[in-house]
Amino acid sequence: MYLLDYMEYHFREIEKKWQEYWANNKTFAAKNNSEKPKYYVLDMFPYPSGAGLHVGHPLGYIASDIMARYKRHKGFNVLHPMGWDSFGLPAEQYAIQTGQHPAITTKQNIARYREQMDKIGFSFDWDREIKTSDPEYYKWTQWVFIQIFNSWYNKNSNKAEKIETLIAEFEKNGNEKVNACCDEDTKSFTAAQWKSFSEKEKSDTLMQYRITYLGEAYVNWCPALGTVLANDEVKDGVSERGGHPVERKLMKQWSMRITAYAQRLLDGLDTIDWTESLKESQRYWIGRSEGTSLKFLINGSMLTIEVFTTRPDTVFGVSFVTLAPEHELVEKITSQEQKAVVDEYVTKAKNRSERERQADVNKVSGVFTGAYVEHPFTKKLIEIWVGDYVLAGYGTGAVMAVPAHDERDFKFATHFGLEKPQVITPNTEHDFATASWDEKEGKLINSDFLNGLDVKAAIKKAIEEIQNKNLGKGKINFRLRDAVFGRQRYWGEPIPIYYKDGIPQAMPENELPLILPEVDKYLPTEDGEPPLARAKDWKYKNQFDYEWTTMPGWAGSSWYFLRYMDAKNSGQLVSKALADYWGQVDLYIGGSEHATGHLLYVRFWTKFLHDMGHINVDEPAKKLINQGMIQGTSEMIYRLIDRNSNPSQKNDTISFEKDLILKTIHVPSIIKNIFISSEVAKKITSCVYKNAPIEFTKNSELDINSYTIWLNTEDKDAAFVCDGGYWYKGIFHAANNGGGNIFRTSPEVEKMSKSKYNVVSPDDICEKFGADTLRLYEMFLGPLEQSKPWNTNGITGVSGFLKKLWKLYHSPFEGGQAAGQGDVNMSDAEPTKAELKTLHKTIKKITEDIERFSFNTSVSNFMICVNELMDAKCNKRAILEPLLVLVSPYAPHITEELWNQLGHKESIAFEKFPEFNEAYLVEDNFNYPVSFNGKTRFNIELSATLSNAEIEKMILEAEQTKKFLDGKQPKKVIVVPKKIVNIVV
RNA sequence: GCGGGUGUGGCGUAAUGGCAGCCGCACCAGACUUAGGAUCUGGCGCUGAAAGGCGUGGGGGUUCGAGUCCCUUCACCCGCACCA
Repeated sequence: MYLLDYMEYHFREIEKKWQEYWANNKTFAAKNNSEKPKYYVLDMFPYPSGAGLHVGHPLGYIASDIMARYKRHKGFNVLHPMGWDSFGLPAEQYAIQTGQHPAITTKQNIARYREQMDKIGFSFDWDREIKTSDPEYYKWTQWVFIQIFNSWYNKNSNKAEKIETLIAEFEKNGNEKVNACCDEDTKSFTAAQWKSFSEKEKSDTLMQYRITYLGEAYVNWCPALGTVLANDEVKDGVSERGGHPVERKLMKQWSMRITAYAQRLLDGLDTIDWTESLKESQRYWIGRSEGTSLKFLINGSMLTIEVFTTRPDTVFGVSFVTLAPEHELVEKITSQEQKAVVDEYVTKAKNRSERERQADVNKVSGVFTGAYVEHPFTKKLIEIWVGDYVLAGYGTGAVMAVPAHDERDFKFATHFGLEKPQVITPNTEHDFATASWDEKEGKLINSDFLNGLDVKAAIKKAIEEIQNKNLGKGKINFRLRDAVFGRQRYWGEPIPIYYKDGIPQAMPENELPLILPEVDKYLPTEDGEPPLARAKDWKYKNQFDYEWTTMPGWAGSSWYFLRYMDAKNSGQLVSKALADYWGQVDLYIGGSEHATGHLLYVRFWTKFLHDMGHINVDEPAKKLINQGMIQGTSEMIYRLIDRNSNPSQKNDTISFEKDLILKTIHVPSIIKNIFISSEVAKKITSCVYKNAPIEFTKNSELDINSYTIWLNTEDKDAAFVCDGGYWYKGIFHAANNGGGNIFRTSPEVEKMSKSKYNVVSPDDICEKFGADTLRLYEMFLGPLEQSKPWNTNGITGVSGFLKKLWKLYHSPFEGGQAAGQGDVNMSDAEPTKAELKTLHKTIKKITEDIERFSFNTSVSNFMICVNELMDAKCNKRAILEPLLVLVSPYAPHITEELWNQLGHKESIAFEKFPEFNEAYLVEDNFNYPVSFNGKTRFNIELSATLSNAEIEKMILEAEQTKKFLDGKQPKKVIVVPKKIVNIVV
């Protein structure tokens, strides 16, 4: 036993040793000055939750770490940092419940995450660690806010500019010539008027132009959380975190004019290598549509209703106009007779929660206002309706309804019996009685000057006419809304604004950070003000109230990739030199759930900072990969609901059919709680199931004893029915008609979560198999992007591979001798041709695999390589040293140890990655598969140097060929050198 | 409904248009062992005694040759959803 000890692979000691070595030597600290080319690989910012990491979290981190380590071997100066998105709702909710300051729980959670990450052996540069809740960090988040506050978007230069340039223009020319992204209701004024404005008026006017502004907007208000939420934080009408109902509410809020960047956010997508689905999500979210505005004069009034339409070609098919319930004209135009119904409808529609509204998408509702507009071309009178299918926030909040050519208008018209004039003849059969024709194809009819044109030409012509007659103009609309930025919460960055005479003022930059004050409770005040209103004596210069809302979770993460470049700079967000050196993130890895939140905001802020000249790049990440989600495998346990309610389970028995035989198990009726093994439960109707903790099951077999101990008191007195009897208090009572005593649970794939008792922690895997095994195994599970359930069934294969790798270096193969320390056994002899071929084949594959992020196939290739070298009893240093470098990005601990044992003093981390040499793969012969009509029949070994004609000749002369030709003449012979020969008969 | 993706052994998966199923798990047989959740050897798509036949969700096409390309259809997963 002792003699064999050198063969043992003691991963616990090895991993601890090298993790300490890397930390003590700062092995992975990125250099800010380097001759080497740079490579920046970043993981999406984790939020340190109280639950700790589960095995799904490291998947992306392992992939990015492999990339980081690989690039170091390839001679790059690698930036691979990690930090914490540490402001956020969960810590605050916990604080509200327990009174514990969120800073304390956050600190504990970060420590736990850090500890877990350290065990996996990531090559992060921890000197650059950042936390968004750290004043040293959020000072710069506040600084960016002030930059955005002090900017306006100039459509002429198509970028953000300093607000001073706008003020100068106002002083010179008023706003007549200003072409800016600003509020819709901005009034025009002259230079003289501007100069006569009061402070307040000037502030209010500028507010309509600032890129972050205080404005009234419909927001997603979540009463349960007591805060507003961004659109991407609302899913199916409820809050993404916690699932609380959300309603629309008009509130004064700090917002970000992200809509100014809509077109650039759209265009930028074509310049970055992100997944198509992610780009599509963003394109859809931005939602660009080209169309025209069109004014309808309200009959008997000077007012007009402006609509936005992408189908001006259908203007002669308009049969009514619909306003959103929130539309400001509704109140003004409603007739006396209709007032009561309209008021009722509007009130009801406004009060409906987002969820109700979404649930009723297919229910048609609306009311007639009693008012009419004139058709702009025919002058015919058209009814004005109110309908909640028209959204207040999109376009103008009003539509011209063309029931024959718009599905939604069709439904509305059908429901209320309104006319559906057809103006397009489709190019295929279509029944206008049952559905609208929405396709942009066909010929125009009944449309005056548009008659005979096809749709595309008609759209063009209609816009021309509308513009000629001054009825409206061509316009591009975006679905993207400005992002609400203020949160009525405590645990976030304070917004660096104070109010002087009701006028919001940005704090001077040199007074930042504005520290988050202490409060007595993390709840709103009695008056409904945000928690920060509770802070005692918290006033700017002791006299001016600060802004009481805080920034949303996405503020800190919208620019963090820049801070890692220069994490300790106290004078600047990032120095220009370092921002230029590190540039873009080369590889960004994270979950697809950030598609329309973080990933849109970070692009927005990056473009803004670029406009202001702080950085040179205008997209944060060149390449982005979404790692798949690792789901959990839950184990469900069945329980009999009420044994007396089911006729078949009476008289102390449980009966079910198995293999066509009715089986009966007697369980005394004194036992009330009965669990049923899954295969039995499936044959009984009266069962419910719940999650059993997975640690009590193995291959879906339940450890009844451990589970019983874990159960609460009442359930401890339970019977566990198997198909051959039942367990009760540790004793098995066999039924007399055979069957087994194994109690099974039923596996089910679902999200990994504490409440489902299916969480697997990486710590457990590291403890049992080691970090290198965890790393390899997570990669081995399948392609990185694919979602998959966690399942440890295959882990022994990977752990066996590492043992075998270890053994390869320690086996006393012939010709070897002790080398370096440990018991490695090496030979300096020339490697054989076969050994070199194995090595170079592997170099080629691994290089290709990493370059295309195919980490799962690498693991297979390592296995093949080690199997071959083991069979060859290879102990050549010239083979085994490069092999370690190949494996080291994947399994860094074992390779460091072996590298060290081979006598090297330095870490393996910066060893040159082996170069592939084609020469070693060249073979003298090739074993040609010979196929007939595409079907392989036999193989024949031929010299690799033969010409196609020679190959064809030799194949046709071969004995087997004659057999398969069976006397027939070959029509054609296809020879693909070193691939295949195909004979067509 | 729209958008994106995935369908290959018992399972996870692999295959620049060129011998489908590499590698691993599970399983079967054997060796070494007091023992095996250790290690090693061999087998393992389905069917068939064998020769062979059949096989990448279904149907069609391009090609000497298709898991791979094209069309069509079905199923499942993810995202979005009254955006005029």
